[in-house]
Amino acid sequence: MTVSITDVARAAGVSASTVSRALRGQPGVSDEVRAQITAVAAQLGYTASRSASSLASGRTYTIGVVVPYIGRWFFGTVLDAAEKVFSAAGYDVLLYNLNSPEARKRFFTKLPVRKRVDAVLSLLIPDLDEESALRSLGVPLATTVGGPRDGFTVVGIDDHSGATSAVRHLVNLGHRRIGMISGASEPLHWTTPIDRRQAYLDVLAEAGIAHEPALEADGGYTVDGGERAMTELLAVSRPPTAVFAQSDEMAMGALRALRRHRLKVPDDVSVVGFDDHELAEVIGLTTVAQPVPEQGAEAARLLLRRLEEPDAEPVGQVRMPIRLVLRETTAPPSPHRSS
Amino acid sequence: MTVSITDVARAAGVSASTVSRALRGQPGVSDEVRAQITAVAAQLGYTASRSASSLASGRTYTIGVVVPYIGRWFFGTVLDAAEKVFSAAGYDVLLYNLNSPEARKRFFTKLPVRKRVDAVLSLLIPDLDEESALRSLGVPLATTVGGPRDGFTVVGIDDHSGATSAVRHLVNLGHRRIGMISGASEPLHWTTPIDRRQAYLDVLAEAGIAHEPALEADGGYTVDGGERAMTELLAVSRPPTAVFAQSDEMAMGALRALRRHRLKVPDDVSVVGFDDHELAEVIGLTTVAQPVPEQGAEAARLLLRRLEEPDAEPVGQVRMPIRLVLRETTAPPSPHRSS
DNA sequence: CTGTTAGCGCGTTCAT
DNA sequence: ATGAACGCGCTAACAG
Repeated sequence: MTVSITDVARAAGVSASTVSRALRGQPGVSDEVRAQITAVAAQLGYTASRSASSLASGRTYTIGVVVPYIGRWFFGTVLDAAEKVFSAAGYDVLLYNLNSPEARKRFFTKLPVRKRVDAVLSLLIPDLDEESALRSLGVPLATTVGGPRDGFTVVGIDDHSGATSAVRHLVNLGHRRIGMISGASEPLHWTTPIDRRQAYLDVLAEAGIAHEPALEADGGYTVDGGERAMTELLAVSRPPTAVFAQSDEMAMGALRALRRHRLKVPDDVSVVGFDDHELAEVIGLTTVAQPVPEQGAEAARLLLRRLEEPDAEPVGQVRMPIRLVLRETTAPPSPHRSS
Repeated sequence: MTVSITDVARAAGVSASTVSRALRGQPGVSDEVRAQITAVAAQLGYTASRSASSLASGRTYTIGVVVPYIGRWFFGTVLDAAEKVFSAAGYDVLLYNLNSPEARKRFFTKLPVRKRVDAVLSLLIPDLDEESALRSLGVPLATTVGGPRDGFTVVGIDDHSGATSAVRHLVNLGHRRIGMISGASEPLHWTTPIDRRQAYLDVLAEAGIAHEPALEADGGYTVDGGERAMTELLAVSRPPTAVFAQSDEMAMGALRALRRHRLKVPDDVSVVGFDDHELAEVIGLTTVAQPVPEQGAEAARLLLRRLEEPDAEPVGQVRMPIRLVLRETTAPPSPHRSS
């Protein structure tokens, strides 16, 4: 039925070991024999069984990638870029989509990647237990978000400085009542929302603006959540004239809420997002751009390097550049609304 | 180092086969022995090596999923839903992201899934050669787009009727000059753009409107392409008063082009999309909604059923319902512009 | 109900 | 440069 290495060996008139060596480009095979074997293998449509070869060699040539939710643009884009790097290097990708607490728990207790992968790239932030579960795999690890963590190569951005530039932009335009839509509800070990919030607080303080807790609302990193959060912010006694959303998706939700309230953007309310989502430009959203595919690609490359050069000192953390992109959702506050 | 089945067997004072049987829930093991083995295995942190077990059993408990481009919302969403079904059933997902001609070619010539998966779900439309390459794997196959194909379970929508409702909507509003932004440039075996275009032609004919080739433009299924296509359509001598975009992403590009031309939507030009993209509602885009995650989940379920009941007659094709969602980008043509 | 015996298909010695 | 023998960790068939 399926053609095995001995079939090729027989057809080529050599031994199985020679076929193995020839096909993997190892030395110790004469050029003519190698060419012959390659031809026979191609003709028979032979592919080595990954199961058998990894059982024999210990190498799986497979990378486990853990994602919190593929459907979200950010993760899809990172994954896309990372997969490209892995597959170009001859590695397969085993995908684990942990978008529910059950899926997440099942993954970390059963650890189906054990003995199945050469390395793990996690796009979700593991908590302390999950972190040590991953470490117990004994393979190189990488993450694309959050702060530095033991044993992991972390590729990310400087959230604080990104958020700083967003909020400062609003301050510079003359806004004094600046709201924030955050996404802090989730795991505690995720520093991103914390850093971005801290930047918000820091810029307000630096501008001499008193912080009002009522101007903060949680949008849970979704469009719908952003809409709800904006609605909340519009319900306070003196609503903000500008809003910093910690993600573009929440910013888009905010825009929808504003439209429903018949408020003009940016005339009545300015909005800044974070990410530079693929559709941010379509909408004309001012935002903080981060290099999303680049982060995935870089994390993948660093992981592969750790596999290829096990003895080299692993890279602990990489910070990618961010930049503010000015578009059409921010403007100075209109005179009759500013304080 | 890593704990194997014999370690567990020794620690539990039984043979390896008993451990194997006990852990896989097979009959022929007394309850007490099974409980004992389970406990020992848990304590040792034992997980069976997938490589070894699939080599021995022939089953891999892995599904290969082929995607043209994960970053695109549609595919990300389908994949998300499918993965959920697979992992809940105890299957792992091997992901192949074929977003470049080279990646695609490499995949279909080397077929890295050979002997590695129990089934394949392809979200891209294979051409005839690719189709037979997949069939040569000898495993159940499924697709989530396109027409029926031999040996594949196809889960999709009725593209013709979806597009019909979109174009008819424009006709009913009173439009006579209706443009189309298509995405036909890619593989020939993909029936979606063909069906949607045919519907466009049919509705025009049925309404007694002459077809003008100049009112069709290619948007390549991307936002940028949609923008270029719309720009082309605006450059013809008598531009359309309404446009049917074959995907929401192209419709969004069209909206951007219209805004750059200072044209009002829907006052000057109406736009209908196709898909009901996550952000379509944010933008207020009128569109044809298709059940995206449902298609992925259903395809996954049908594939698993074929694995579990190999003798049952496989389902050939499933058509999911579509519906027109009216929002804010369509309206009757304004008097001074309509013909 | 349990243990023994054989492979699954390859990579890897060690000879030659 | 090539082949023979062994083992990776597990499951399956056969005994008992």
